[in-house]
Amino acid sequence: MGLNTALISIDVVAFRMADGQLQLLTRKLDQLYMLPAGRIEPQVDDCLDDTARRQLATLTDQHTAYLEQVETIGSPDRDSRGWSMTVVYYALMSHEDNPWQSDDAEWVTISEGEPEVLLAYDHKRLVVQALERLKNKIQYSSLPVYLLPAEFTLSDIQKVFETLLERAPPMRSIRNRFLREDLLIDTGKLRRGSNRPAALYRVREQSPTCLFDRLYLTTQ
Amino acid sequence: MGLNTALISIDVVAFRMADGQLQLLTRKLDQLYMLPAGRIEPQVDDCLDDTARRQLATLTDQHTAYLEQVETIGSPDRDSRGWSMTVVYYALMSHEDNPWQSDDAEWVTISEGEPEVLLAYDHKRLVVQALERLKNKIQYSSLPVYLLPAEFTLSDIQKVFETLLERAPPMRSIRNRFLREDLLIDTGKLRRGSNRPAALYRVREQSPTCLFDRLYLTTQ
DNA sequence: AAAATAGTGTCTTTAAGACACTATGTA
DNA sequence: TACATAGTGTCTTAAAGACACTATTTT
Repeated sequence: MGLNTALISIDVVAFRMADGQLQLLTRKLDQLYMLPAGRIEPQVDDCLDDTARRQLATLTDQHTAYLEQVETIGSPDRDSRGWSMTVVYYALMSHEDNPWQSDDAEWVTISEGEPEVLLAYDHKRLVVQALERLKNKIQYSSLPVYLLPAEFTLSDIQKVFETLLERAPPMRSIRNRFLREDLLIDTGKLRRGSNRPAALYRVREQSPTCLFDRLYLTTQ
Repeated sequence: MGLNTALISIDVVAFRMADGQLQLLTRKLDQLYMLPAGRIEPQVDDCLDDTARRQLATLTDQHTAYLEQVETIGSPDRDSRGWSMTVVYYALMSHEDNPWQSDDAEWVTISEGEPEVLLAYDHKRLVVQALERLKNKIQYSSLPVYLLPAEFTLSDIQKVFETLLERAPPMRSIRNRFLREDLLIDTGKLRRGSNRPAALYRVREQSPTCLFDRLYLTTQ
């Protein structure tokens, strides 16, 4: 006797930042945009995280810097075939230049809290829920760094806040918080522009996601 | 086509405080202690919360003051019949004197973070996970009040911390935090003992769970 | 009066916020 | 030199923590 997974799916809301915009990974099939989603494969998956990562892997081989379960929802109305349930995940990755991507993969911009295209099924709702969690959690954790490339400046962290919340804590506060713990390593390199160069940092290897003991007030 | 729920269960970790101890609601069958758990009933349940509440209702008619999903786990090893998954909830209720209780319902004391009896299956692990979440969340929310009776004193809140974390924030801090927002109402009544009477408060009707913007430091 | 717990006053500490200031690059 | 952005110094603010003090009851 096995698990009938017909009406259980694992849906993944994968975010990245590109050109100061928040984007969402979708699969586009016949003009229909949907989240990467699928069923548990008992032969392959050892846990639900595995299933989630497998969904992402069908669309891109980009590294998922952070993966977290949001919530499991179930109801009689989600699917016309009857009661169905979904385990919703969100994933954070950085914008890489030339990762492999499936032909039907498409990054959709999120503006003002909503994806710019119509999503199939109740996927918009799942995105909104995941985004809610993300917007909340960046305010007391090191999550912002998982939306950035391997090397980044402290202003990049500030930009993550601006993009997601429309306002950011002052640089003073970001610097104090992120440089206090030894969470980041100064690479010694600089990013140059038409101004004073900025120090490039990277996350210390194997440093776990850091949880701070306060929220920023300026972003409330 | 319906949902085969054979290997999906909803498990509930229900906590209460009794005599300064944290207790866990179990079902005892043939000397075996287990969590209230069961399957989705598509005809009856409109969402997973409904399923969770239904599990509790089979054991007691006590009011569940707070219910929250912890995590959904799945793996090939949990059940000898194959891949199975569980949506884990935790519930908070107050210790009432004479609620209806099923014959097989039994409240088990949790000491030093573990239930005092052996639990069936992987239920001990689920309890530990739920407790982890609870211990964390009381430090930045109004959750402690949901483990207390309808009317309680501010020292009762402190006792919740002591019971769950072995240390508590100073009364000064608890008073400042819980009385700042208008979360509590002074009932005007007093609890008398062999000492100065303490003011009894109750939670303002329909006041949502309150999230504060800092953690206590003394409980870290 | 003694014991016990409730509750206040007030100073310290910590980390965030405001904001002016300096630093270092490019055009 | 003007500009733009990076980064610092330092004072203020908000809420927690420490701790001594007062308050109110029972025995």
